[in-house]
This record gives sequence, structure tokens and C-alpha cells, in this order.
Amino acid sequence: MSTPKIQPPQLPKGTRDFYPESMRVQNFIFDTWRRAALRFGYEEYEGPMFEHLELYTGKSGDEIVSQLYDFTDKGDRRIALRPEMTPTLARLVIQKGNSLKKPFKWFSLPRLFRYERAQKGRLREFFQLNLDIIGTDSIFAEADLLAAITSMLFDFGLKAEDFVIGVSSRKLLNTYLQEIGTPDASKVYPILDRRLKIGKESFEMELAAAGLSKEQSEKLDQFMNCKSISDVDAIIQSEASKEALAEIQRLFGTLKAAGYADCVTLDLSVVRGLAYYTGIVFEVFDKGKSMRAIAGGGRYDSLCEKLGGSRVPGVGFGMGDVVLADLLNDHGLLPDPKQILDVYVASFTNDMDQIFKVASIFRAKGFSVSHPLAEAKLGKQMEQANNQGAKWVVYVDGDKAPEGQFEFKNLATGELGTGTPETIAKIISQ
RNA sequence: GUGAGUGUAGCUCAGCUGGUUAGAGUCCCAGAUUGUGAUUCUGGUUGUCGUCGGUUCGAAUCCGAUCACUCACCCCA
Repeated sequence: MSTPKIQPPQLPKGTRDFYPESMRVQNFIFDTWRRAALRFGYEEYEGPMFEHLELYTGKSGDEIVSQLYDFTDKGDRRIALRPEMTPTLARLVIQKGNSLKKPFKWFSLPRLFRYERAQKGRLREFFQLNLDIIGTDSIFAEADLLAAITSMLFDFGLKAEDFVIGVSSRKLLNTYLQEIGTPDASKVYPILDRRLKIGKESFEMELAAAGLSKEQSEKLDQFMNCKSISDVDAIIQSEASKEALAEIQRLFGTLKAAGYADCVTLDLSVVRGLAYYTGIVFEVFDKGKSMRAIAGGGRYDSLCEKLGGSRVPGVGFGMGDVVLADLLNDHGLLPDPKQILDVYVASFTNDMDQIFKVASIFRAKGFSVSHPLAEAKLGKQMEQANNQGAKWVVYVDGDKAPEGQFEFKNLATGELGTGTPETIAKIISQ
């Protein structure tokens, strides 16, 4: 007899709903990102949310498949929901080939998907700001990106003491590894990445497993301990290493001139997991106790080549919305999620036609306007005005107002007045 | 993939070592208030106590399994 109760629909693991309150916060992040990117002269682009699986496996090997959403479509094509934006960007660049004027600066706010276990700061669906500069080998491209990051974080209300950008160089690491005669550098990178996490003993053991002698391992440890450019300079020998270091020095010099010296530091422990980085790599850290990475990126001069195009140098970074929102929340920098409205149009007599008419007048003046959607007592209308965050109420049929004028009320102060739409508009705008 | 913690109203949670009809606050709805909201007061709705099974005269409470969520590890584009 009784209908079996069905399971209520559930939110998929690692995803979020954006009710209006969260959407307002989300849009604050998007708006701030977009404003900063545009201010630095980056142009926005977009791509599809899914790509051919090979676009990702080609770059990072098959292991990546376990960490992304993939499926076979009805045309028997292997498809993956995009887990990152850079391969799509590379595809765009390759497709247009030489017709793109270089260098150029692009940005995007992609929605990304990764099939992994959700935890703090990591979800299965999230957004990420991407800024990239394509078509130049110049270190000043890096300088531009780091300046943009810093300026953007300031926009969010963060202070120089809240975060730091750790800068390292794959080129420098590579030349130094050659200098000390490392057999297989690609095996060493992941170990360097974990160095601080695993401790000195495991570090040495893993390096030994990668084929390094005790002497090489010690040299490397000493190198990684360098805290400044002069520390590194004292250790390195080869011309190639000196060159790579000079590049970092040039970058820091420019950032200092631009007023961002406090925000960047040499940090050789920044390695980045990705194989495609070729030069400068960097990560932005929250200086709070968690030391989370808020953003990361670097130079990838051979990515386009690896994907079948010609060599096009590029440098870029990504900044996820999840960790950023957490961080801003910790600092109390997220906006009030409540709705805000300029005007609520009310009526004593439930004159709906007049309500719609007056609402149009104020909307035409550029205000956000709401009003009752059904007949309701005035008290109810006022409550609605309040709940919708209206700053002003305009009464369409107040008998204290002369012909052609309206009574209005400031909801914050309770002050009442009368005036024509023009004078009311002027008062509201102040 | 591994480990730990938590599941009671839309939300935050209480419910001691098993014992009537499962509670509070908040939110929401209505009224006090038929020409003026945010305060206050009054009343009201909301639950397979995550799910399934076991122990028991009796389970939100104890046990097992399972699912979900959270956190950490692995990984991190």
C-alpha cells in the first residue's frame, strides 16, 4: 500500500552546492581574480570542460588516469573531464600556430575535476585561476606573474606578512645535479620535493636508492639548505649553474624595484611535482601555521613540443578557490554573504500595477529593485524588504506625498521623506 | 589505496553507566501589529536518532557490519 520511500538525492562526493550566500562569496573571489588579471593586461579565454584523454596521458603518463574522471563516449572516444588547464591552453596555442602574436598574456577561471579523496582544501570539483604568458623566454615574464599574484592577494586584503612566494629553479637544480654527477635527475625531483617532510634519514636513503653516493647526497643536502643567493653562489661551480642563479637574481632585483621584495624568497625546496617544468618554479605559501600552498606554477618551455607542436616557451601558475577561500575566511576577509538591494517598492493598498511601474522607474536609474510578488500587509512587505537587504523603501501610494512624488524610508536610520524619483535617486546615490 | 574520528529537526547541538510519548537553541510559519521592518512576547511545523542486523523484557544509548561525512597519510596538475 504505502509507497516505498526513495533515498533523497545526495551531493556527490567532493562537490559543493552554491546557495546564494556561498555564490556571493564565490563571485567575490572570481571578481577579484578577474579584476587583477585584467589590470595586468591578461586576456580571458575558455576551453571545453572535457578533452581527449590523450591530452593528459601524453604529458604525464598513464598513471594520471587513476586521478581523473574519464569515460568512453558514444563514438568510442576516450574522454576526460579536465583536471588542469595548461594542456588545453597548449592545445589552443598549437592550433593557432604562428598566427598568434607573441608574447601574449592570457587568463582563465576554469572549473576542474580530479578523482581523488576529498579533504581540507582539496575537492573533486573546484575552480582555479590560471595566468599564463606564452611566447617569451624572458625572465620578466616570471616577474610579471609574481607581481600579478602579489597585487591580487593584496586586493583580497592579505598583507605582505600573511604569505610568501617561494622561488626556485628547475634549471638551477638540474645544472647542479649534473655538476655533482647525478645519474637520473628525474628520479631525484620527487625526493627533493618531499625532503622536509620525510626528514634527513629517509632523504638520504631515498637518494641512495636513486643511485646517488653518500658524497653526492651530502652535497645535495647542503645545496638544499641554502637560504640565499649568496649561499648558493658559494657552492655552485659550473658556468651553467651560475647562469641559472643569475636569472633568479635578476628576477628578485626587478621585483624589489617594483616594491614586492618582502613577498618573495629563495626556497630551493620548491620543486613541483610536474615533469614539464623547465625553469623557474614557485609556490605561494600561507604564512600561518598551516603553511598551505595557495598557488603554484613555473616555466614550461617544452610543453607544446611534447604535445606535438613546435617549441613555444611559456610560464604560468594556478590558484585554487578552495584553499584561497579557507585562507581568506581565517583572516576574516570574506564578504558578508547577505543579499543587498538598493530599493524595495512597497504599497499600502497592494496596488501591484503601480508597484511594477515604480520599480521600472528606479531600475532604469540603475538601482537594484525588489517588491512584493503577492498582496501582503505592509508589515509583511517591510519584513521582506529587510530580509532582502534593501537599503531604501519607496512607497507608491503614501498619502503624505504630493502628486508626482513618493514617500520613502531609509531602513538603516528609519528616516522618512518624500520626493520625486529624481530627488530620491540623488539621495540614494549619496 | 591506508588509518583515525563523527553521524540525533533545515542548521548548531544536549540526551549520564540501556527504562514512558526523543529535547534545547536557532531557522522557518502564523499572530500580538488592518499606514510602516530589524527588538520583544505568544503559538505552531519539522525527526525511520545514517542504514541493516545482533544482544535485551526494553536500544538514540551496548555489539557487528555497511554507507556517508570530516581529518590525516599516499598523491598533488
